[in-house]
Amino acid sequence: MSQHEASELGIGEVSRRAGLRPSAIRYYEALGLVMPLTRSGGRRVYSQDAVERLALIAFAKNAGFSLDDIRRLLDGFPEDTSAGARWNEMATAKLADLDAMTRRIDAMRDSLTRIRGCRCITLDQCAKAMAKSRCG
Amino acid sequence: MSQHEASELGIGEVSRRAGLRPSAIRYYEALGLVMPLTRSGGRRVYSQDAVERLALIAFAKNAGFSLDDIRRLLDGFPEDTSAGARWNEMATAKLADLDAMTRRIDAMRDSLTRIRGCRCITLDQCAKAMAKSRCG
DNA sequence: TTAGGACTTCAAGCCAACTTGAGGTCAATG
DNA sequence: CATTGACCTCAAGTTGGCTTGAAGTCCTAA
Repeated sequence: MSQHEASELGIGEVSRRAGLRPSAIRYYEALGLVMPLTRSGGRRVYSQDAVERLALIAFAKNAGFSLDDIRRLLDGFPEDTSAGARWNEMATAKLADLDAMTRRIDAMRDSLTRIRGCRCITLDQCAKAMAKSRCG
Repeated sequence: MSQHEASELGIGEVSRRAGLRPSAIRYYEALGLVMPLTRSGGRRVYSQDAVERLALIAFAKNAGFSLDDIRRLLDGFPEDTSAGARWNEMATAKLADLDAMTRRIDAMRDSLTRIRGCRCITLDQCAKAMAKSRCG
């Protein structure tokens, strides 16, 4: 319906193909993550590349990167740095973060497993025990 | 210096004992999590119980509960529900949440481990591959 | 007497990642 | 010619857990 040449897409078409709301795409643009090819009468005109860039962003988000991380991935390296090297560095750092999260979650799991067997009648009893750092 | 009877504490003393800022204690009060015993000339007066209640809150936060969860722990059960039963129910639910988080983190780890070995020269190549849901 | 310190209230700010809403433009269509 | 629909911008709202700041009260010590 809308696009005449399949290679020039409006934000609506891009949003459909990428599975995002137009507002999200504009937001990413404000952060410098995706830029339209040009503007026509004020409207953003994209190429297929934008859809691919958005797929990259989706992948990265899904892998645990923040939008700020993604900005660094795209713009935070010397221009001649290969994609592979960028991913390697960023992913290695993120994996360390995940390990920390896992340790945090394991600690929570321990606390929860212990407290699940609590025999206190009142929470005040419980609280008193915690203040002396027993119980839990 | 400040408190005459050791059993009546000002917010400053409570904050020191609990390791929290007074503003956090006021915030918890606004949420209904800790109440002062009374007020004296507008000032909050607490008993030692408040310090213990704050230790309970700290424990629960540390175990992964939100302040809203903690409110439910304190007020969201029939009055005659034992502390043990409350913890059991809440902790069981939270453990399920943690399992979900762990699965999420494991999925991220997989993505990161795969992408770490990426051989693409440019991110655009990479993006193209992702759009076809290969690579990664 | 005055300065200090501890306390009070209430509103607003911070972070992330968007969404929502108001108000406006523009082209195609009936 | 008027309406629809897709788009535009910019400001403000959302959630959670607080912190910060302004402006005021009150007591005590020098």
